Amino acid sequence: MILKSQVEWALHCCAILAGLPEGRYLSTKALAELHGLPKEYLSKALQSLSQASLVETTLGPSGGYRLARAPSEVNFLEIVEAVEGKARSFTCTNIRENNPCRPAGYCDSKPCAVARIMWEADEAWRETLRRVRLSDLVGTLSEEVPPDIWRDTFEWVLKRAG
Amino acid sequence: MILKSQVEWALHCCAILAGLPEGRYLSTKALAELHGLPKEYLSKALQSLSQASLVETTLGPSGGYRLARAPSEVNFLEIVEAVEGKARSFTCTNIRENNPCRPAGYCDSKPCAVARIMWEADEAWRETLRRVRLSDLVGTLSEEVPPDIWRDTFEWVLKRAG
DNA sequence: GAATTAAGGATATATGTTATCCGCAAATGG
DNA sequence: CCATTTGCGGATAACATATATCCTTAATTC
Repeated sequence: MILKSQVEWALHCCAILAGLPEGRYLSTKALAELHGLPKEYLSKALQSLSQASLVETTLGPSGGYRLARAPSEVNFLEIVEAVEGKARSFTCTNIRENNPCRPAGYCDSKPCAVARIMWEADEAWRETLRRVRLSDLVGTLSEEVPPDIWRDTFEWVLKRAG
Repeated sequence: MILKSQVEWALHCCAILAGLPEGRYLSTKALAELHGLPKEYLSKALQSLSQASLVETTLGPSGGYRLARAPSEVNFLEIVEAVEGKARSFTCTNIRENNPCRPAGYCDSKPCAVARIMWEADEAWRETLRRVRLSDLVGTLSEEVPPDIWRDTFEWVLKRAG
């Protein structure tokens, strides 16, 4: 059970977009170069963010992506689910129905007890991600990334932002 | 990010083994029939439980599996990790290192901030599973499964338990 | 009008899951 | 001792998904 690498990419890209000045866009090309990622494939992850309305796009030179909302209004789960999908990690195939001792046509009143527990854990995972805002990540990064690297990176970004 | 179906199988099998009288064993064949699962492949899940020392085995006719510990001493996470592995669902590939603005050879003091958040969610998932004991599942099942089905099932099981 | 961009379809490759089959060694019961 | 049954592990195949690339189209900029 491993998350797509696009999840990691999307989160890092959102962190960069969060630092972009109002009204400016950053292209797939720039985001791919900055993170050392395959441009064409990263594009798929960004398209997922676009379909989830987390980012806005514009075409042409100086076009690209920007956040659709303030970083404090975007949480981790939204980004993760945009790329990974909203399906639960545990899928119940109702194998209890195969029990030869069950009367034919018997109908369960509740979902399987095993599934309920697994889904509870899944929800705990989601709730943790829901509680973390994109602005929290940016705050942590601005504290931990050495100031000169932080500055150079955004100079680099601004040079490429339309 | 979807768990192996073997996780579901292992949990249901452990629930059955938990109801087995002291000192008796239940074979792969019986567990596969009871749940309507492919015997050969279910065997792999049971082997995982065996390697994790969650179950004990014995060979020959009337052989099979039994729990290595009391159901109250086994939690969900142990079973899940036995078949799914202990690897975290999020793998950090450290794409921040590809940042062209980083000085060559610069070394990070902490793991990536993105990874730390994703790992925190992963831990919340694990902690939820860690808190649920196998005996809790059996308790829920004994309340929810209709008494006649419950009784018939364990009669069926005992007829096949060595 | 030329260049650049996002979007999406088609396709190829790699990896992982699901599933089956086989041989081996251990245990059972006759 | 012998036939049967069992768990175990290796080998292999079928299938699904993730990863990656290429191409066309339409919109936008300069």
